[in-house]
Amino acid sequence: MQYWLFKSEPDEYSIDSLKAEKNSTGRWDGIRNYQARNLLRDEIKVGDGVLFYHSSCKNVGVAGSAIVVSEPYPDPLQFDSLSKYYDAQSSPDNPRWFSIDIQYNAHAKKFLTLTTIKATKELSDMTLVKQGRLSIQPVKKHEWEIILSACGILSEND
DNA sequence: GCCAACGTTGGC
DNA sequence: GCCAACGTTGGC
Repeated sequence: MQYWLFKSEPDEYSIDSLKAEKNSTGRWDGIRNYQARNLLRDEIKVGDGVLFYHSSCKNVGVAGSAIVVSEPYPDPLQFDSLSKYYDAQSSPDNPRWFSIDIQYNAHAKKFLTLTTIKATKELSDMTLVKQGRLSIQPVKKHEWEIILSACGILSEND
């Protein structure tokens, strides 16, 4: 089992949005960055753990956790000419962008802010701290455990 | 709204 | 394949 951190702007899609979906399961789409795409397409597996991170808002940090419940599949938005994620250079035969489905697991009982993450020595190696911009990032096991514990989330999905 | 740190594009 | 110009992300 591997661990990941997914960033989303809560105004667009939040941990509450995910929980409110049918079966609390939603599609993670709109990824338009090759580094993130490669992780999504090639590395992420069903059953992997996901930290749901809220970015570009008043309160930035880890808002909850989720679990990967599908294999990667072509992001349907890339073929939708009305979507802002439309990509005319992509085709169903040779899709450029991918999505996966994740299922809600828990809200952080205690919201873990970026400030706290940055102040935690054991988390100083995280991509989040070193390279702010990547929207899908790998998380090491010990980082996952520290963060879940700081959030007050029990590892119910182990 | 600012700006640093990336990423992408396109001329050569 | 280099690199300048431009675009985007995301914290503050």
